[in-house]
Amino acid sequence: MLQVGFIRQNTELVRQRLALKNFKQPELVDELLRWDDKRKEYQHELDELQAKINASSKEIGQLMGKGLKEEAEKKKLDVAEWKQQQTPEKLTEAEKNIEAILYLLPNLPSEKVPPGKTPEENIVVKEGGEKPSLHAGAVPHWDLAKKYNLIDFELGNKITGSGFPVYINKGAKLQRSMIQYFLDFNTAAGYIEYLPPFMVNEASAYGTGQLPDKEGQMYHATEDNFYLIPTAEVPITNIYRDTILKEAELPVKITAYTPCFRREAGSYGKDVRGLNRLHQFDKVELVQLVNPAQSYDVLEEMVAHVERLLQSLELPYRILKLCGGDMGFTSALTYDFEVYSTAQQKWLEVSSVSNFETYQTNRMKARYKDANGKTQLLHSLNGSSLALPRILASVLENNQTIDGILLPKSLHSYFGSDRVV
RNA sequence: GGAGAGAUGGCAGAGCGGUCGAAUGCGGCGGUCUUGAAAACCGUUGAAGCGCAAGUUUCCGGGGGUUCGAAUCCCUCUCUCUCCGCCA
Repeated sequence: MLQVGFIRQNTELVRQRLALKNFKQPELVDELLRWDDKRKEYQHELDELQAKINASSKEIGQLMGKGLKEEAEKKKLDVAEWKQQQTPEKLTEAEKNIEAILYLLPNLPSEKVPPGKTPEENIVVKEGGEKPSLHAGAVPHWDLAKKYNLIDFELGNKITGSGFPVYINKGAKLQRSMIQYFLDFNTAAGYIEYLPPFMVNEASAYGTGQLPDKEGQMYHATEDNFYLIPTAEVPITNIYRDTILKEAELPVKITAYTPCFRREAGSYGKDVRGLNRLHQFDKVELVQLVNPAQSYDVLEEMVAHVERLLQSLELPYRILKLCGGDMGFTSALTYDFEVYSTAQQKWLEVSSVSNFETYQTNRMKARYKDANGKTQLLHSLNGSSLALPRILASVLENNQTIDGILLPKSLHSYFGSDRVV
């Protein structure tokens, strides 16, 4: 979350940036500062009172030690009176209100973020790869999946519900092959592989910003108060919650494969066909924790990394820089990657790479000691490399032939063949 | 799931309800010594809020309570360990 001190010193800037993100409650900024003023005032009052009480308590102890019981009793009366004056409730109220507002304020978009409110206003930064020209009668992946028995959506409906596909035979193997390939690709670039828990506690969900903003979007195991992770970002970024790193330990680079679970409440009907939108899907994620001075260079580096991975899959892709209104709550700058699904004739988002600056690390208290020995917040970044279902969909669709499905070279050795079927 | 033990500073580990933000050891940092290193010795070494500063407040797993005063007593939650049961 944002830091009150920063908001106080850069109030106008904060207002402008929130507007760029299409934030609807700008009055919260003033409200926050008012509560912070009160907080300081109450804190000061309480400190002084408490100092008096502490001093007297010490004296009482000494008087008792000398056997001066009556004087001690007198002091006790003083203390009792001061305690009446204490109003810690007011301080607690101010602190609670400050926290509540901070949770409502999204991250500020960086100065590089283009203005805009809708996805149409995102900027296409780059296009690459070639859209294949498919044979007449080319079909979407859900038809291919059925024809070659790669994925069974109906079976998933039976076992669990819609949005939980069952991968079968070559379909299952291709999924596994790609996970393996993506992880190898990432570790070759210096990322350390982790296999984290797929459920997290409340503190972790708050740490990366899923709570309270996306409460209804996660599956919640209420008995134990655990959440199924919507992305590996949550468990692996939280590895460094409440941690102070040495500067020499930076940058921290982590990659992890996990399934991801999303309720996708409210998104029924549209774009949910086949693998386009699921409640459970596989993803390989990248996370970096870095020195703030380098975070935007690192962001570009991560974008380049994901781009190379897409290129190696020989898919037509484009890179978007998201406008203020389309960015996530916690992000300061986001690039989205989309691949072109030729059979569906539309772009599918397969990766999102973001710099969160200190928004997550402030919540998580993920810090480092700088050259002067001062403790500072790190910058956190993450990106998908990659989300599996839509990659699988476009690999199937873009490589279909009349009598089978071919594979890009990079997957041959992983899959053990140059074609799916 | 049942029974018991525990949670203290980077780690280990003390701590009669008052002078404890906390002994001691290790580790870290600085220094003396040394050609250099090791050893030895000396010093230093948690976090956060307010304040120009002096200073002051808070933090001994989380929350609540008793008390003039709590790391120390009580309640509660969470977690860890040991034994038993169950089990991949």
